[in-house]
Amino acid sequence: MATIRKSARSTHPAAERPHPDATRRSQRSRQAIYDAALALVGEVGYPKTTIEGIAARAGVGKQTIYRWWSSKAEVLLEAFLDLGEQAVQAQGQQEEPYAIPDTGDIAADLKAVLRATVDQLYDPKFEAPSRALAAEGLVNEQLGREFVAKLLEPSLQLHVDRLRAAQAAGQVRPEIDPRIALELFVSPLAQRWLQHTAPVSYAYTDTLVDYALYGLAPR
Amino acid sequence: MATIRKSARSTHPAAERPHPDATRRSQRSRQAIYDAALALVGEVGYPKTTIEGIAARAGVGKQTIYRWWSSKAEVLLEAFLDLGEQAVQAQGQQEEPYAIPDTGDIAADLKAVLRATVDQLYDPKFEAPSRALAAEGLVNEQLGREFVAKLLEPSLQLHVDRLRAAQAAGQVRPEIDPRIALELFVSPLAQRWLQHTAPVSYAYTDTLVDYALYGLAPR
Amino acid sequence: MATIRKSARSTHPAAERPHPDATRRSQRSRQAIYDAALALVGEVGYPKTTIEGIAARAGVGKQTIYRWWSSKAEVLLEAFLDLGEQAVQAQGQQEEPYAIPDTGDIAADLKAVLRATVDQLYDPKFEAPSRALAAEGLVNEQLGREFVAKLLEPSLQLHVDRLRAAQAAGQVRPEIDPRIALELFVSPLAQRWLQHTAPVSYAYTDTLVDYALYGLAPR
Amino acid sequence: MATIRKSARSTHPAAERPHPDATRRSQRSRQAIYDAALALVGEVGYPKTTIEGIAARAGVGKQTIYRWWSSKAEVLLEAFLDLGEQAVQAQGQQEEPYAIPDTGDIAADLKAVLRATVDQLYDPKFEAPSRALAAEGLVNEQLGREFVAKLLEPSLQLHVDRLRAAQAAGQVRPEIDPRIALELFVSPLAQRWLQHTAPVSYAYTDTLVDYALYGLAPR
DNA sequence: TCGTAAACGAGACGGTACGTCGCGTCTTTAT
DNA sequence: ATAAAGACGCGACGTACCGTCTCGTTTACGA
Repeated sequence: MATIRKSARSTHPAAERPHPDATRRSQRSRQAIYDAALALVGEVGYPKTTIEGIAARAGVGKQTIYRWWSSKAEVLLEAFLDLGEQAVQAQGQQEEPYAIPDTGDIAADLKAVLRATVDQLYDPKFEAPSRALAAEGLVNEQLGREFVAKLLEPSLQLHVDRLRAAQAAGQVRPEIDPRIALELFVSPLAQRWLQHTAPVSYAYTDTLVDYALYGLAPR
Repeated sequence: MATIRKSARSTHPAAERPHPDATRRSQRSRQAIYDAALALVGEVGYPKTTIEGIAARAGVGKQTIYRWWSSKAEVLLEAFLDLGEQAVQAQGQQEEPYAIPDTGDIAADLKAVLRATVDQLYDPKFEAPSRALAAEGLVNEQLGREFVAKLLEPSLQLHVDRLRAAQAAGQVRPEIDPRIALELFVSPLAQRWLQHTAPVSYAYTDTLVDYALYGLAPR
Repeated sequence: MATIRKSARSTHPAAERPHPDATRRSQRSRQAIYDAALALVGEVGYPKTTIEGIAARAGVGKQTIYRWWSSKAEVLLEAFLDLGEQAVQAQGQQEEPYAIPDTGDIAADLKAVLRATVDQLYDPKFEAPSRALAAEGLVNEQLGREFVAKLLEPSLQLHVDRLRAAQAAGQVRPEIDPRIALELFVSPLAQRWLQHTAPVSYAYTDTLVDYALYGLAPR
Repeated sequence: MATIRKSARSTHPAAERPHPDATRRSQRSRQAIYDAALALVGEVGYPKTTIEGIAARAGVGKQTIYRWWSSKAEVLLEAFLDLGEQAVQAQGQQEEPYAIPDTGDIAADLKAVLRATVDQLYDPKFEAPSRALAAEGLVNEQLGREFVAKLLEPSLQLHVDRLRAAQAAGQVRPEIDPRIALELFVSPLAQRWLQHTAPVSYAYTDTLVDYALYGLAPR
């Protein structure tokens, strides 16, 4: 089940890019490529990570990479997604893999989630590849959209869900659009982290939640 | 006069990087390099813009580029800054080149500024180089900080100023930190534009201002 | 019958290279490979003829080629030999397929044979593969010996035979070694053709025969 | 003088192939490439000699080879020609570098020259590159003609000269065409060596001269 | 006013990586 | 068991740029 669903998910449907026969694909090579890509990005950085280097480290021919991916960014994106899937599988098979806790106190819940997000953003395993992918996405719109759809939006959707619950509980005004609302606290954090515009601390994220919930104008 | 002042301003002080005699520098070449860099980024995109290409297009030896800059990102950053300066000079010699209008209505003023920002973000002359520089900055921290300091912060400071004025006028709570507050509406816009996470419209930016000022929680 | 004899003849005995069961070999594939190899050498030249290309054109798996031959030169050599056999079979079933005519006039007979040889050398069907095989043979001694033994020597032997007959008829000195003698007119032609050292004409080959028979020194 | 003439000779005139500025060419790299090419052909054989290998062994970028030559065959041809020139220069600056001796006895002189030729053909330094170039020339007509014009014909011309002297001395019939006549003894030797059609010995080349001078027919 | 030292254009050079092609091996599915 | 199909590890191809390094040639300064 889980296995089947996974292989169905992570194997590219033939429609996406014209692939050779995916059923004969070497899973050993694929995993080795993922590992090598993530390791190299972590060790030498994205710009110095080369397809040739990935192939060499994975013990794989270059053509095996070019056969299944169209750029090193695509490789890294899939490797990173795979990493996430494996992390999920490793920590148990809960039905709802990720969700924002709902203690009834929207402010507290959001602050907790943002603090966890900060931790993740500065986790070395996570930081190098996600910065690299984000950077590539800025300039390569196709990849950018893939990055957003596969990595960013699923996580943002959790915020939407929690905000809707808060609306139902009367803690957020009903006319508020949750998809926009979440950006009030998520985007500032994202920008500080991505662009180093200013330091990030728990105090900062807590403040963001407060400002967003209660606004800037006198009440 | 203008020429002299300009060259004094935008030439790096000798301390920053060990330069040859800057007084003998060819302004013709410098300008040709700026023009070529901006043109190429616009025409073929940042990744396909090469130093060799810039040199060829500018009719300049490669060494002339390597003598004065350390990477194509540095070239583009200076070229882009220079473009801004020239735009400023072209539109007149006002003392305070940029400032957010203060009509007394903070909401209206912010909405107007954000709408203007949207227009600028999607101006083709502006978009390609600034995306490219932003992308490079994500992965290259040194350049990222330069990008933020020279391009982003000056513009954010204007928001800080306007918010302080609003605080003085009692339209924004006094305990609010303006440097954080501005991110409530600026960062969401920046993220949507940079990462294509969602479309950007005047309605959207107006909404951002409203949410930010009055918060999400019932009043 | 014919088929069986043929396959027995042109299939390598198991001792030469360790073959799989030759009795189960697909004659369809074999012929398709021969046709493809000859066609490709004629169309794109020997260096651009590849095993992959032959397999694709023959509608055959690469392994089917590697199973039965050890190099593209071997394939071509066999294909070329097969072509010769088919030509022989096509033009009738005489017992002695080739022999130099013996009209009693050794000079006339040799001139006639050399003219026929010239025609064959510049026959497009013949030229491309035999040049290619000769070239490969220069550098690959094993193949060179095979080429000589299977293609060149049988034809030279006919000259030996005819020269011996001329010796019996008193038209050639008895102490002459026919195997060396034939080279006086065959090798110059071969070299002009192979190495483009000079043009080849009937007048030229006639002259060769005259010079060879009567020598350079005054009589 | 000698130096000037040499550099004028071995630098390609701009007409031959569209070269970059030949005056700025690195003679160090050129010589290193020649040395590497000849060494590799001798050590691993022509087919396993690669441009990449030559570049690596010469301590040179691949582009430096591609800038000045169009194929490994061209490199080897020039290297081989250069080797010859250096050999000539090394053994003294005689005006007439090569000529067939003229003792008055044409048979003896030709036998001596052919014996020397045999020695040269089986000299390891000479054999590998010249076989390789000959082989390439069979299949690549352009290179073949270059090979013939630059290496073969000059040497054949010496035979023409000696035969003309013999004609003047009445040792060769006046109506004989020396350019054809020389092939009677040169081509058979060439073919035996190139194609391994039969072994080569001094006795064999002596016989060739005798047969060629006095013919096959009874006198 | 004229050297003269710099910056300059041009581009050759040693390299690295690119993306492609073909090799020879191996595995899978079908006949 | 042979065959078609083709994925795989591998190595070389020929190209594009990198950043460094000469080369003359301007060019602007200070003697």
